[in-house]
Amino acid sequence: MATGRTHRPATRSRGIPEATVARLPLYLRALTALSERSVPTVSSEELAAAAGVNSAKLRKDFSYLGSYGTRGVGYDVEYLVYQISRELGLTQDWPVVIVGIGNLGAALANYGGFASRGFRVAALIDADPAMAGRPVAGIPVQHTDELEKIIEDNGVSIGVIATPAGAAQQVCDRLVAAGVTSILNFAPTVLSVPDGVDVRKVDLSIELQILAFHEQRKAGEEAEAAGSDGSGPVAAARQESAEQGPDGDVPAVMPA
Amino acid sequence: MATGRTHRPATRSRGIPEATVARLPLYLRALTALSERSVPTVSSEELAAAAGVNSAKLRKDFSYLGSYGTRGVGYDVEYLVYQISRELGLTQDWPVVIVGIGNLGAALANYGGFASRGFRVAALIDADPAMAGRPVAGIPVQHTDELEKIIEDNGVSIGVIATPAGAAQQVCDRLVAAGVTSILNFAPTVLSVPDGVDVRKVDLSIELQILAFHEQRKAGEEAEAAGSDGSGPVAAARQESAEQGPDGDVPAVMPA
DNA sequence: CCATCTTTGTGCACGCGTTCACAAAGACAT
DNA sequence: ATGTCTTTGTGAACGCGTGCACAAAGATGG
Repeated sequence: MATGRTHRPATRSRGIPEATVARLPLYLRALTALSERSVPTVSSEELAAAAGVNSAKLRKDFSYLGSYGTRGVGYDVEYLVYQISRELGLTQDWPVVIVGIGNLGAALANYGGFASRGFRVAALIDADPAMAGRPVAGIPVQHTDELEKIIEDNGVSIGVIATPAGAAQQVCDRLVAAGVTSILNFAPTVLSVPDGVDVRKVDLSIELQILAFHEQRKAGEEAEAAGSDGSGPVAAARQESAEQGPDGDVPAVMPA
Repeated sequence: MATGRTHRPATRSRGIPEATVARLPLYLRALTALSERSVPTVSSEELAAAAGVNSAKLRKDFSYLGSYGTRGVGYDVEYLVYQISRELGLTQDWPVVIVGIGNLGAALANYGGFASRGFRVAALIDADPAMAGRPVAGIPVQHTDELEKIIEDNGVSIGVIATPAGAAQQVCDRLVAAGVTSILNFAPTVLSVPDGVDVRKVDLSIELQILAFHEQRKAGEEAEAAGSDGSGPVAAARQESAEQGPDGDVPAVMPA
């Protein structure tokens, strides 16, 4: 998983553990695929394999939602799709705004995954006046000045931030002030929000760095197993890469 | 954090807990910002606030790297930047390939966060012959047929998959066969890989669904606290959103 | 109606991660 | 040199998440 988490710690929402909630979309995806192939029932073992998790974990996850399985048979695919959808709140319509229509914001606007499953892109917002009115993914971009009005008129409670890092906190504050209570943040910054507001973070740079760590470790172990020179390949340079460019800003939108 | 995780469970790599590794990039970012402002030292309390974590946790995290602090003073910013960079393997060059140059792939190619910190986009690969040769972010797109050769010639060990879901596993298999051992997956699928290969997942759709869950819960609690009508606002429809389009495919690349 | 077989639901134990709280260590002033 | 004050580094307790292993439940066949 490539993601950070800025959540109220350990809030077992209505008895459903956070870890379980995070897996429900995974199960739902696998179940939807089965549903399309008209598979009527599925065992915990099969479904777990499809979702890439342990079958006992899956059964325990489902037990938090209630007892929807039949012993000796398995789970009814259609019924489970419905139950999970309902639990996740996907049976209702969620208007979403995307702020910051640079490369990434535009890609998100075009992303099919948003449209499906109850999420609807209600508006695209950018600080660049030149962008205003220009359609992206068939939706005209609106100027930041309209942000509050857009949020209120459309009853938006979920906002996506795809601005450069410098603008993210400002945008976040305005979104929250206007009534947004859930934020998906793609900007490489730590956002601070009042209690009651959820923030989830997607940070490409961080994911790569984590991979690099493990990659380096693999290379080190390998060399150690082979040559076994005390210093290993991790001797490299000493104090030479101190300075580095500013943090990877998202494409370009809004003045900081 | 918006990210899934497909990791070998609880592998404490060289004594450094996985949870700590995931926070190191966060600390590094905060430290880099301090470094640019020429701040010489920082206390665990200050740095923890900047990174949005508990100060005790931060100190324990650093203790896994060694004792780099001075009691009564704090941590030397420059030194810590260097130590963390080295630990994460960012003092060396990591060539990366991006496979699937649709909207998302193109946005990733343009993303500044890749270029900084030792990551270099070595090649862009797409299955569409019409894309071949066309430059994206200044780099010419190459055809999938060249994949193996590109990986080997450039010594690539990290691959980014931004193809539609249907093509992801195939691409993954080819990357792994060619020598890639770390994968960042943006396609909405569970990838299966042999032992020794790390996969990190970034799934926009899943992040939104998790937000929706909490959003729904907030709305439910609110209504319960106010009106307290047994059914609440979560009565809605019953069994009507069973069918749904196929899963949100990433833009478009490669035939499935 | 009974026996057998499959699969769920869960009690239990274990380990990781987080946090508190404090002793040790060093800076700094006198 | 000594005392005070700040801040680190960590011991210990707690809670969450995971996975094993098994009993209960129900289907299925005779």
